[in-house]
Amino acid sequence: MNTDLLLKNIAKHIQLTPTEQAHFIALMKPRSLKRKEMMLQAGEVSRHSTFVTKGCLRSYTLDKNGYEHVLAFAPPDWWIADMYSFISQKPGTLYIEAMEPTEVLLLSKADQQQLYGDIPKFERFFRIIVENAFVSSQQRLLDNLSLTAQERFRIFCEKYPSLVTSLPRKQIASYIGVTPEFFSKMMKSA
Amino acid sequence: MNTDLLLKNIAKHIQLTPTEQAHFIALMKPRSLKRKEMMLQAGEVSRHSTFVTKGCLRSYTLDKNGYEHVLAFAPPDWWIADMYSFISQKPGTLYIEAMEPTEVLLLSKADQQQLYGDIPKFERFFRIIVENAFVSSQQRLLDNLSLTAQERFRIFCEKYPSLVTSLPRKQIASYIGVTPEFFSKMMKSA
DNA sequence: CCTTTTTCTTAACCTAGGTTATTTTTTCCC
DNA sequence: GGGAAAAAATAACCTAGGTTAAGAAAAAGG
Repeated sequence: MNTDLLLKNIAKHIQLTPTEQAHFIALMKPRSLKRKEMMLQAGEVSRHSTFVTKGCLRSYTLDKNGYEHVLAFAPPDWWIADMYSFISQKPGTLYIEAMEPTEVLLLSKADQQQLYGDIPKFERFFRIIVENAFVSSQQRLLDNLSLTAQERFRIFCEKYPSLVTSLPRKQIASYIGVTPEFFSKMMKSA
Repeated sequence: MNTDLLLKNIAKHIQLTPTEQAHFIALMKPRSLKRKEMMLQAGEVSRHSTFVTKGCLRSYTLDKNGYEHVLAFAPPDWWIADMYSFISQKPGTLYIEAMEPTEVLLLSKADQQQLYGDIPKFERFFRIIVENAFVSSQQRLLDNLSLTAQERFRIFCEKYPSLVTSLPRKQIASYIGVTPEFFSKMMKSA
């Protein structure tokens, strides 16, 4: 169970005592996923915050024509959830799937809430995490409104250099909002 | 100074004692804006969280062709900021403008930080606010990736019924991601 | 190492939405 | 209330990106 990565991730924003670290780590439950294994399906309630230690997850929706739209990738050192479902505890709309053999650490909703009360620093930690996620989401929205597919791809390359080489192109195409066919056309002419 | 609306906004997520309420209210500075007056320009540092009590603000960017892209509307009872600039205290990319005579209450970055330490409930409050904003932003992103302009407009109407009638159509067009000309064409055929 | 599945490419054709330009309507504000 | 400014409508034409279909290349996984 790779808790080093997790503790370093936390230490970027808050400082924990050894006791607090131990208490926190005791709450995290490890899980391994095979390639293509689903962590969460649309219609289910998201009951955990998920921290990735190895491999890669992706979250996506299915539209009414059955096409997938990638919302997020989660390589090691990232947190992921169906945030809507997690905070409301109602059935969500996202699928979360392992793109390769993946290892995660899970924190249950109940334990996370408890942690907020017991150690307020964790409320700060997750506030900061969500603030950053919100800023990224807004920036991506503006990029989708104002840039061409070509430019969005360039930004993707800058932001996730390691994913560009390791992920199937069709997944990147979906993330930046074009079809694999158009993505292919675009790559030829650039 | 309309602090009732603000206190009710806060009370949706946390419970404050009368003393805490008074302490908090003392930190809020009122400001009035005329129609078209700018609260924030791209390149400036966003130094406050802004709560709208009357009128309406909008945030937008300018792209390299000089076109505006509306990121958010803030009618009464909403919080708004250039979140990137506010959390990093670096120059931002957003313009925030009053669409009509508007009244706001400002909370400085320093006071907000102080408040997190003094009354941890406020850290909870802003965590929850940002979580909800993040969920909305992600949903809007997915809508932009998977729906037609027509469908995005329908969703806008459901979500902001009061804005549909009060805002200029070109602003709504910008928010849903189309030109005013196309918006006009779309409205004729529907 | 071989078979199955998935991914990638190509190409012809199509469409949602953009661009440019002009006119009409509405709103602002003195 | 009236002149200026902003918003809205219309129309002809344009293009980024989508669709369909089919074959080629690459991985996955036994």
